[in-house]
Parts: sequence; structure tokens; C-alpha cells
Amino acid sequence: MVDILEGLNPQQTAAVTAPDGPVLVLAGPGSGKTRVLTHRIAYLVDQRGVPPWHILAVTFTNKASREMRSRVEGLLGGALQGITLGTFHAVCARWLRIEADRYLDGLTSEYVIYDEADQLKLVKDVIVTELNLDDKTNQPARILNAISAAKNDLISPADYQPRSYREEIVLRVYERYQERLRASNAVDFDDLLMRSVELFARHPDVLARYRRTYTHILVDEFQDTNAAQYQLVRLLAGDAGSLFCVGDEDQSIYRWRGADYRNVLRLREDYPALRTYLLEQNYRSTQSILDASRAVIDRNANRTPKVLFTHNGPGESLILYEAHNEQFEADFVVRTIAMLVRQGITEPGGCAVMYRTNAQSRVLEDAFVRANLPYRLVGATRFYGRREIKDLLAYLRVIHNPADQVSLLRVINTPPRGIGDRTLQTLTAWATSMGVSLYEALNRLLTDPDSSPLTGRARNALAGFAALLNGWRELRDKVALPVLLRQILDETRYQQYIDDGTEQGTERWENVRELLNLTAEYEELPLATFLEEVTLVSDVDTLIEDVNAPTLLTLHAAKGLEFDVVFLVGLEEGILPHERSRDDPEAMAEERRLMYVGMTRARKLLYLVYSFARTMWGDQMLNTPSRYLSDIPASLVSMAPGQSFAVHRLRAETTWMSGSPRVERAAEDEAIAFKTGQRVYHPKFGEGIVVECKSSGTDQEISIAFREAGMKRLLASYANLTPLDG
DNA sequence: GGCTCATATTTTTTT
DNA sequence: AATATGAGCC
Repeated sequence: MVDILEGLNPQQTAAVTAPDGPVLVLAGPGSGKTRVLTHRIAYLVDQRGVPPWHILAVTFTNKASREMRSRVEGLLGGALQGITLGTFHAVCARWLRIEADRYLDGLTSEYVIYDEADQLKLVKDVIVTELNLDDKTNQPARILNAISAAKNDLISPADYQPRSYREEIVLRVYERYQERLRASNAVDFDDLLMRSVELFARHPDVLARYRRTYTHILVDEFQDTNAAQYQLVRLLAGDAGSLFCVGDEDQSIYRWRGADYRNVLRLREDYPALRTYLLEQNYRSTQSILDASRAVIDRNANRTPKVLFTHNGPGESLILYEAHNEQFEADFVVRTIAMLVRQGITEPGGCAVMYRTNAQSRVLEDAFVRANLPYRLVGATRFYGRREIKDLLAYLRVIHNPADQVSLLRVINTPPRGIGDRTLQTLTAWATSMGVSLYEALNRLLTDPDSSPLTGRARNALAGFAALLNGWRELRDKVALPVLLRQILDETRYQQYIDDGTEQGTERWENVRELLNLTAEYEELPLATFLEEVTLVSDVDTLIEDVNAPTLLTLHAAKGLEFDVVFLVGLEEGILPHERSRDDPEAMAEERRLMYVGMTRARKLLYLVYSFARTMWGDQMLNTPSRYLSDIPASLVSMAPGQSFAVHRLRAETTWMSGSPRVERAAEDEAIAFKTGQRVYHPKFGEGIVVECKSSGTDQEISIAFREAGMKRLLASYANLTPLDG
């Protein structure tokens, strides 16, 4: 048994040993946030005698929860029995599975989870065939986004207030979409949260039961909770509950998914007794990396300023490299990693290359392949997103839950078995007229074929499929999962269908075999568990740890990780910050946080790389270097070896601008709102105090009493003001 | 009903 | 550049 408080600094110890009741730990990157959370769990179990099954710990990735479990077990010196530890989505999925039959309308414990592709199919079908709308003007993806946003804010179709014609359409699709989910006995990702909130809000007895169970609730990455998740935590913790949240506003990067860092403020309001702990010592990075990161993040308004310090020493300068194009960019990365490894500065596994979009990984992969060096790729084409995998999972889902219409339609003619659009239309119309599901209609076709409008070849094809499906359904309870899957593969001749002799076909069959291997691990478990896990587990979670090779990953996937050497590539306007965020100040603030997250992943060395030219959408683009580069003081950065002085001078105006931090202009970042009494700094007028604020349009007209220059009226967007704190 | 070829569209980030 | 959709033909 390890001493649980050993090796913690005083701030961390205070947080870990905090008395029961609401606690918020605000902490910068590399300050041991997750460590505090794991030690807190161990402390509760070991020192306070809390039984593990009274503990609920939620994280945002499966990887984080797995890591947390093993760390707590390490501290306690044994397996941790009964603790509920997982992502919000996984935990909710389990609760719904248990409670659905008794408490949830239109949902049984056999329910399946629809991923984004399934959702899109459903939305598209609703738009095109149910509402007879054009899916060009009413883009399914956009409508789905709107629906998802509503769900994340816990707005049901009944509560949805359309404020425009577009939203009118969203509402109509939303209503029908929910009906279709219900008919399929399915939930989407957002429903997992929303229906859990519904469960607790509508059934006080159930809530009371869960509250008795979970006397201690811990939340990691609290800044990334959305309204539904917050509500869930709020309900379960009650007013006096023991709630322990850790987070960092500056690392909030999931706003587009409904996350709202203002939940941190809400927590303060909802829990006046909230104890807040700040962790400001960084154990990860060098001072240079910290200072540079701070220079970048300091320009975001509306944040609690944190002074991060480290005892790691200044370390090396950051290194800036301008590549001619993305190929050279990738070559530079590969070459440099090889050099660092050769010099013994780091191992290959200590290096990571981070980028804004998955599309950027391709060129990097090519460069590694050319250099004959191994690498680990996180994300990109997700394993479970591959067509052949989705096909087979759809088979399993229909066998598990035949109401699942999306999956049924996916497999009914895959591989082709003579069931075309016309036949499907007839079948659907017939099923609708009888008010039954497609599966029930198929069965009726078997028992009483002459009652159907289907004849000849079409009828035979459908009956054949129905017989297959029923056969597998019987088999399901008798044999293990791998046997069932093998049977499906055999009876559908899936290999002949997918492996057409081409390289791609062979690769697809390899993937199928990989899936077969995977099912072996679930031999003893119910099919529901398997289906749930493959839907909720992402590729980020399946990162293989034991290969000593550089990691390629998006900035989003990088959160919570750290590496000796980090390469941030594609640091260009349009990529980071991303083009799509340009018009939204809040989104722009998030792009900046993304840069910050990337920079603070580095322990020893940080390379900042951008390209002069880049091929995008088949076109040559000349992007300017990212604005974030010019926020980093020149004194912290040096040029990469081999960079010519000319290149340096070429970018001089745009790349170098050191000096006092300036908050991003209001035109770009609406988040700045000055209040009377606020102390500010102006480069020309010096220090002053805001005495009056008037909002004019999106801007603010503020009167400031300057110590030296007297009263001035200024427009916030042009004034270049820095708020002074304390 | 299914296959092939041409055209359009895509790319933000993920549970 | 790579994949998804659609038209046209068998």
C-alpha cells in the first residue's frame, strides 16, 4: 500500500483531503489535475472508508477512465470493485439499459445507440421521404446539428421555439426524427444524456435511489460539460452532495458539441458553499514553453488569470520553421525526429505531431512511410466507421433489436440479394399501412405471403432474407458471439462480396477478421454490451501504447496527453484558427485555446511549423502564418537550423511582435465586455478606470478616466485596451 | 435490379 | 484527391 498523500504538493494535498461537499479544482495544464482526482478517489476509499460502489467518477474519454482506474488501483494496491467509472455517455447508457423497461416511454433495454452516420441517414430520410423537402436546401448535416444542439440544451421538440423559417423546418424534422428513433427502439448520442436527465427529473424515486448509491461524484475535465451533463451532475449531487470537479477553462475545446465553460460559473452560483482550489505549479513543461503558451492564451478575455510556474528551468527555446509546402513540412518533422532520436534527446515514442484537421495527417503519413519509419496514428478513418465494419455491426444490431430500422435497411440488400428500391418502397408502404415495423412485415410475409402486395422474385428475395434473420436470432442465444458472426459471414457470403481481389478489398477483409478477433473478447458477455462498447469507444481510446513510435493526432485528441517533443504543424490562418471559425468570436476564442492546449502538451521541446504554400481542395493556397505565432515573444523562439535569414526577414512583420499582451480585438472576440470600475491599460494613454459603458450595436462605447491623460471616450473594438486585474 | 461511368462535393474538431 | 451520389445502360 502506497501512502496516498506522498509526493503531492501542499495545494494538491489540500484539494485531495478537502472535506465533503462541493469542490472545484481549477488548474492549469500539467498541474496534476487528473492526479488530484485519482488520489481523491483513493483517499475517499482508503482514509474515509467510502465503499467504492458509492463513487461515481465521470471522464470525457474512455482512455481517461481506463487510465484513472489503473492509477487508483495502483494507489490502493488492488482491484477496485464496484466503482462506477466511465464517460458520461457510457455511464448513461448503462443506467438506461437498467431502467428503460420500467421507466422510459418507448424504450426497452434492448435499445441500440445510433452514431452520427445512422443519425444522418434518419434525418435525410425524414427530410426527403417524410416531409418531401429538398435535401440540397435543407442540408441534413446542418439540421442534425441544430437538433443536436437543442438536445444538448435539453430542449425537447415540445419546448423548441422556432424563430425563423429554417428553425421551423428543424422543428418538423426534429419531431419526426424522434418518432423514428422511438419506432426503432434507438437513442442517439445526445439522447443518452437527455433521456437520463428525463429519467431522474420525472422519477424522484429513481433519483433518490441513485443519490443513495452515489454519495460521492467526481467529474474530470469539467469545463467540457454541456447543459445536459451539468444537469445530470446537478441532479445526482443534489444541493448538499459531495461533488468534486476538476477543470481548466483555458482548455475548453468542445463548445461545438455543446460544452459550456460557463458551467464553472454556474457551479459557483448553484453551490454557494463551493470550495475552490487553484493548482498553479506545472510539472510538465519548461518555463519557455509555459511563457509562450501564456502569451497566447492571455489574449482571450473572460478568463480567470492563472500564473503558471515551474521548477523545471527555462529549457530550450521554441523552434519556428517555415516550410515551403506541406510536403517539406512533413519532411522537416520526420527529419527532425530522426535527428533528435539519433542525438539521444528523446525516443521516437516521446514525439508527437499535432494538427487541426484529420486531413492533414495524410502528408505526414506519407513522409514517415517514405523514410521507412513507424508511426502511430490516432483517429482519422475510424475503425468502426469503415463500411464493412458498419455492415456487420448493423447485422448484429438487427439481430439484437429487430426494430432498428436504419440497420435493417442497411443490411437488407448488402450483399446484393435482389431487393431493390422498388421492392423496399412496396414493403415500407405495406408495413406503414399495417402500422408495424419492417421486421414484423417481413415475418408476416413468411407466415401469410398472400396478404402482401409483394409477388414473384421480390417476394422470394424478402422471404429469403427474413428466414436468414430469424435463423440468426435463434442462434444468438445458443452460441457465442464469434460463432454467430462467422455464421453471418458464411450465410451472406460476405467475403466474396467484400474481397474483390483488389488491394482495398483485401484490406477490407482484414478489417473483418480484426472484428472477428475483437468479438472473441466478448464471448462471455451479452451482445448488448458489445454493441454498446463499439459505439461508444473511439479510436482515440484504442491507441496502442507499446509501440515506440511518434504519435500523429489532432489537437482535440491531444488533450490530456503529454510528450517530450511536440510539433504543431499547419500553423496558418485558415487552418489554425480554422476558416470556419472566423465569423464567430466565441469560436475564435476556442481556436486560441486549441493552440494553447497543443503548446502545453510539450515537456521539453516545442516546434512551431507552418507552410508558405499548401495544396487544399486540389488548389495551391498561400496562407499567412497563424496570428498566434505573432503573439509569442520573439525572445522565446529561435529559427530552425537550415532556415535562411531571408525567410526570417520575409515574415518579420507578421511573425514578430513582442510586447505587452493585448486582448484580441472585440471585432474578433466579442467576449470582451468592459464594466464600470474595471482598471484598464491603453498603450498611449496609460492606466485608467472605466467610468461608463454603453453598448452600441455589437460594440461598446466606454468612457475612461486615465490617470495621466484624463477622460477619454473610446470604442472598445478600436481602443486596444488591456484589462488589468488586481 | 445492378453495374459502370461521370459529376459533385467535400474538410473542423468527437462522445 | 477521394469518396458519395446520380444517370444511363444492360
